[in-house]
Amino acid sequence: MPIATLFLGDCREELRQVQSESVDLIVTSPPYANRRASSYGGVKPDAYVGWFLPIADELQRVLKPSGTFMLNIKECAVNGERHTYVIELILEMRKRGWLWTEEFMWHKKNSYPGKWPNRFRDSWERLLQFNKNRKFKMNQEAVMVPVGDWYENRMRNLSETDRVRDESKVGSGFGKKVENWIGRDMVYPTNVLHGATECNNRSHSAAFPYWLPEWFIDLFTDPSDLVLDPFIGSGTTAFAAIDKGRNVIGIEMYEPYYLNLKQKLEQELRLAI
Amino acid sequence: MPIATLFLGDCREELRQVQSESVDLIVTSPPYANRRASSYGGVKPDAYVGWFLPIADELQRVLKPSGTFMLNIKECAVNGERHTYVIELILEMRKRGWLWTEEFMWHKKNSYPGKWPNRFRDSWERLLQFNKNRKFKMNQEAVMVPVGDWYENRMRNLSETDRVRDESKVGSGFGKKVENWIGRDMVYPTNVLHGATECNNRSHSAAFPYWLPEWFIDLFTDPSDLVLDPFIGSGTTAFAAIDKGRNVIGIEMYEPYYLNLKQKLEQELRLAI
DNA sequence: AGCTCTTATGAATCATTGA
DNA sequence: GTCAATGATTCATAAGAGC
Repeated sequence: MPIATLFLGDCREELRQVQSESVDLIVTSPPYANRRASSYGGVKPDAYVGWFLPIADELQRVLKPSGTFMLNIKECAVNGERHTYVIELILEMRKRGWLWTEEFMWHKKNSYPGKWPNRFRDSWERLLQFNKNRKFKMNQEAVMVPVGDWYENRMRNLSETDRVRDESKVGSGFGKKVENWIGRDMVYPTNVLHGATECNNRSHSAAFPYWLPEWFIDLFTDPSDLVLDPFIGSGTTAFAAIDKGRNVIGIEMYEPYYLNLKQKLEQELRLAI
Repeated sequence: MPIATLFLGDCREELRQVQSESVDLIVTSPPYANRRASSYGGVKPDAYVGWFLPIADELQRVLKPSGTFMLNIKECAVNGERHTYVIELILEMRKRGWLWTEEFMWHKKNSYPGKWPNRFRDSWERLLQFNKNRKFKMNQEAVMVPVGDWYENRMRNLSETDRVRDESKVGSGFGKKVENWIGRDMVYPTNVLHGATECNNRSHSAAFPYWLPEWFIDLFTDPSDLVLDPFIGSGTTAFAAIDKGRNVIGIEMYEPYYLNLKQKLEQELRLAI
């Protein structure tokens, strides 16, 4: 039976109650700069790095050495330019010991239309992966995807060159051995995730679709592991974690969100008994 | 009749022959760190920013105030981490007066295969947009796309809140009136581009797929404008520019590429007379 | 002409071995 | 030790051949 723990308060404070090196996966979508002013006070772009770094430090303390921190973030446009707080944050976090392992891209296919004279609709967000060590827990098999349509045609008739390693002819150093693919119906994904944004949530503004934390929970944790979201909001991360049999800690400073989520969690966990 | 000008040599030198504020669009894909060692020497990741900045300075000189610089680039993985030279380059270029207007995303559907313990296949690249001024030439109508799945699915079920202007309930200030889009069959694109990489070029490893410079030429130039690619390589940018009735300047330091492109350009321009 | 099938190959990364 | 070269891993696309 998964355990869900909820804290009401600013995660800069509440994180102190979380034990050091106890968390397997942190996955969160913090308030973006200038957004959600009514509930989070609207961090100014120029102040964003200074605001986030103390939180990043605490997250580093509570994360297991084998753990992963997935940060969903995107810079806003300010005065006709993309702001630099996200890339500055990456550099600062590296100075403080984080490893910037990877940047996944989330392609939001149903972003709302809009028209500006100098830019198009912003249809992607960053999913920054940070780690404490070069070795970390990663269950790649848990997120495999069906092989593409090309496979069936490709495998129907294997040529002779397919059965041996076929070295590239132009010196790229790349070869293939198609025979390895026989019988395979699932392949590994790429670092581009696509899916729609959540667009039916009236009580919380954050567009963190369920499949997104779910995917990283599958990838970076085992059952009974501990997942943390310091900006839990409407609780998407919590429900994904519980559904997957993981324990979860959520922190929320905006009381209406906190109370709403607390009630829904109690209901879900009671029903599951 | 479009004019194509080719220079053989290092663009740090050859760019001096290009007149100040004469170029409407720079679109290029410089050699990535540690890549193309045989033809370009393989710039080391730690030396990349220092190598590129003098080039960026010259590009700033030759670009018109209304012009745009599109830089296709992606960081490599070094020692288990994404290297930071690209984001450092953005910060340094801003210090030197460039505006970082936008970051388009190129989703490469047929990325290199491979399997590693700590990451998936890298399937996207950055397309960084830099400008000299907040006002720049942009022909948004030239790149409109037919409505796709988003339109189909979104329009099928128009909710009541879609029919009236739905002032955001979370203070984001973003309202929407989806009904305005009914009946249109062309919409503006997003900042995510997708398409395959070239994978059939035998004489030299292909840089851009043709549609990529073509798209930015449509978007950021008018007929008879001047397009510059300081790393012209196999000449994709040149052919796209010529086909679109734009003039083009290309620089190439690797003589086999230069000679090959020169011959093909002469052929094409002669045939077109 | 238009379809199906065959084939080459593309900005890759990590572990290991050798200098 | 540091650094460089070598080997192993494996999708999806589009040109071209075949029918």
